Amino acid sequence: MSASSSRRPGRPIGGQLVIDRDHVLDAAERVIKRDGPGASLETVAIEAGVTKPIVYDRVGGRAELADALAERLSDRMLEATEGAIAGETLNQASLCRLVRANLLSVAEHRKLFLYVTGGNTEQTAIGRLSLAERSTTPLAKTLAYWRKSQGHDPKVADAWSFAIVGMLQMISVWWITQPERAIDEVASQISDLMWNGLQGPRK
Amino acid sequence: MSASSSRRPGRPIGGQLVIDRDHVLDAAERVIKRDGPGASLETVAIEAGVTKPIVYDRVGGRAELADALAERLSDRMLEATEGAIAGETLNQASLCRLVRANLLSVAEHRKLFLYVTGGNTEQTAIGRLSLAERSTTPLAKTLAYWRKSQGHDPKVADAWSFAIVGMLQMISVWWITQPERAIDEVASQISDLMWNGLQGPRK
DNA sequence: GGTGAAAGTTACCAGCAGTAAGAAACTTGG
DNA sequence: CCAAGTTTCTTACTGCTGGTAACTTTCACC
Repeated sequence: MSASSSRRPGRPIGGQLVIDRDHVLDAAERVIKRDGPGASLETVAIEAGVTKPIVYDRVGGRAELADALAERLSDRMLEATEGAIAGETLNQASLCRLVRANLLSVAEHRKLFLYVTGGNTEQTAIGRLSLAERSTTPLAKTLAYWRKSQGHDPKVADAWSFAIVGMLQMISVWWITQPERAIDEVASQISDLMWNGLQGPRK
Repeated sequence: MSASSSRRPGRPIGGQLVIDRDHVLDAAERVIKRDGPGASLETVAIEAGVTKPIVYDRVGGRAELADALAERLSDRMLEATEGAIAGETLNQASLCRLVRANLLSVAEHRKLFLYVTGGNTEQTAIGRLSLAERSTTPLAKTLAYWRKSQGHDPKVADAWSFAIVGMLQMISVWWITQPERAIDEVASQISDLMWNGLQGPRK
């Protein structure tokens, strides 16, 4: 699949080769899926059939790569989890399906998830937050709306959405290292905790 | 503070220099506090007044260093948070103080926290989990006991404690990047979510 | 056809984790 | 008292990675 060093230097011969940003990101995902997190940019470049400077031109350095992959992953996970509740109104059962879908999604993209949430050197915090934010922003909106509709203060939505995303992330990385743990049990337990928490105080 | 390259090779002249494991770890903390996460082992060695192989002899490689620092940090944070509730019975107010103490503790050890939770290359997941586990293990015990005393199923304790730790970690890293956010408000909101979640379903 | 922009690759640098080999002091056996 | 071995450290290296400068080839336009 990966072009060896057959290509000569200089501009390629027929127009431009269509190795755009998305091709590089696809290659990066394949490499991470194969080699695990800690995959090098060099390897990504080889897998994409180009050389390192192209990767830098298309997506940027390691931090930007992680950010771009985070965007893709969070989009995919949002889609999966939204499909799980399927427009249904928020209740405990749908919440449980959401948590379950989240766990399955993480398991499916296991190494990519670890690459994205894990360490890119230096400003890991920014990276992790930027991934989280892509999930929290819509979640916060939903939460605020829902809280208002229940006659509660919607101001908690920001903090709560980060808390929920953090909870899900930690549970995910915990669960994927505990293969014997039944997914339905974990999903049910976590959705219990979340649902009761979201409900607010028993009057 | 850091010994320059004045020391000659070979065994030092009066017995052995007392640069034990704890001295190296202390130096590592100083370096991380100064240079941020991503501090190199070389720098740690210089700060400790020794050279790299000594660091490898005393604490091991980068993963082991992160692990050792995680142990120290989690011990310190446990102490701080336990001091916040001070043996009082678990209720919403004490829970709020606990969250608040957690936030303050993270802010105090800001960069060390980022170093420990953030990226050491490769097996970040293991590292993060091992830090989390040092918090979840006692927490799970407390939770199980508390649930039983309330007549509920204590089986949820494992999953819930990981969820809570994940929630706290994410909220912490979010909060320390949002300096304008009032700590008391965040702590109150999060403890609300947690407390109501822990309480279980309104009958 | 010549000139500049476009699109690549090669070749390099600096920094880091981790390790092998060597040097000085202390210890022990004869 | 001295030689061999042990301890304790430094120097010097390897291999790899992120990132960049410089060079090479083709295209497009006048």
